[in-house]
Amino acid sequence: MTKHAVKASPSFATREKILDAAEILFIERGFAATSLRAIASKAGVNLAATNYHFDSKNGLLAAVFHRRVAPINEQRLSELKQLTENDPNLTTRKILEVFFRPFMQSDLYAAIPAVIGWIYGEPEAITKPLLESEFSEVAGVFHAALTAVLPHVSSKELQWRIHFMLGSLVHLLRLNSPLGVAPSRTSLLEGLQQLINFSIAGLEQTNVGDHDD
Amino acid sequence: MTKHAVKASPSFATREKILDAAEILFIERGFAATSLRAIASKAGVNLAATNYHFDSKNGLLAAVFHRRVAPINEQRLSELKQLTENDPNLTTRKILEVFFRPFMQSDLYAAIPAVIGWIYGEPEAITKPLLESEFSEVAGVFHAALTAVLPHVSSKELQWRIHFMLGSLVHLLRLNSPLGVAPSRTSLLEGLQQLINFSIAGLEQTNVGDHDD
DNA sequence: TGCGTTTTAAAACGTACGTTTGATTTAATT
DNA sequence: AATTAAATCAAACGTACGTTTTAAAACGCA
Repeated sequence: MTKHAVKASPSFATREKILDAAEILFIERGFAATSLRAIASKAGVNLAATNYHFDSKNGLLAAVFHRRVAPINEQRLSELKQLTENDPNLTTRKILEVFFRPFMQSDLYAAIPAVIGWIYGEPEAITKPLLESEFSEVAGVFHAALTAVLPHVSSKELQWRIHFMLGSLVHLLRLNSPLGVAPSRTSLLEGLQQLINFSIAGLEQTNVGDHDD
Repeated sequence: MTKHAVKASPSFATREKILDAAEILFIERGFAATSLRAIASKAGVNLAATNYHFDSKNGLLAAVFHRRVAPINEQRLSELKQLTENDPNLTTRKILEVFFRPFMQSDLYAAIPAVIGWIYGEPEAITKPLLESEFSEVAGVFHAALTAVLPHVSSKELQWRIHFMLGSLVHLLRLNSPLGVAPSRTSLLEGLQQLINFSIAGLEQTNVGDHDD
């Protein structure tokens, strides 16, 4: 397969090197504890290049996050659309598999799990605008899809259950987060399978008669 | 009820004021982004008092965390011991209720949810030793108790499910975390009830026949 | 080749940080 | 009341931070 020679702007390589270095250090140390000097040093570029390409440290943060999150959300939206349009009998499992699939294909997006896990650890003042702008659309669409397959669950109840599912996901991604230290790919895949089963049980809650004493 | 007049050491009030201020600021801004100057200022004490009483910023971190976590773990251990010794037919629900009870009584320990939620957001390099020293005993005891009521679930499977339950808990606590901005107590209680049901379903997974297509 | 723009580079800007010092005040003990 | 220890204080330590400045180099295009 002959790749189109990407007509890289001369600065493209520098931009990417900064993003790669920043991503790793943010995950390892957190945003506030990571200096632009450490990033520039790890990237092998001049310190001033960080502000030249991203305006500020916060601009770099947004770029690091967006680079990883945008493609997985596009994939999720397109796959879910195809599913709801073509599959006559949806299930909770099918919807969840679409939602979690980007994390299972992370040979394509190797750093995604770590980035997602990391950003959820940062203080609200930093994450709130980012999470809102990146995830609000996906959140709405998947909530609607799950409502369709769980019509007997109230909207409020469903919100709680989705909230717990997301918490489990973030916890799983954080467990596998140390990027430079080889995130165990197999344990992530195993965890995602476990998480799907755990989440289906929690979302549907077909248990009965547990409340005896 | 006549309180015994606590013969407070002269520095006791200062220590507590520092812990209170640090706790709030750590939760709001994170550890790295919070300066000792901001803490001293909010506490109304001299800057040098922070290092005098806690040796270093890391020492203060450990003290903030330990102050909240130690009593809830003592309570959990003692209640679980009483339960396993006296109740002939344990259930998953009873065990989880003991585990989550400290968060439901947080009129006693008002800041606990926010502190737990906050610490799980910090980078591993900071949290790892703290979590290990504070939680390892409780983790082992509750894992054993759940093994007893779920004998058909393998130890590895159970570890995953407990992991997801803890992730859901942390996510819930973080949702309610902004301490100074009045954490909604009722929504926390409601969330904990939802979490118990979600976790029971996930731990037991009595669902069947979901895997059709 | 030459010109205008984009990108890199070195150095310094002012500010804020965690920590330490040494003197002073407060409390407890004799 | 005298002596010792504990606690507070103002001030400064050296270091590291995000950002800006100014100039040189690399590039795209005529």
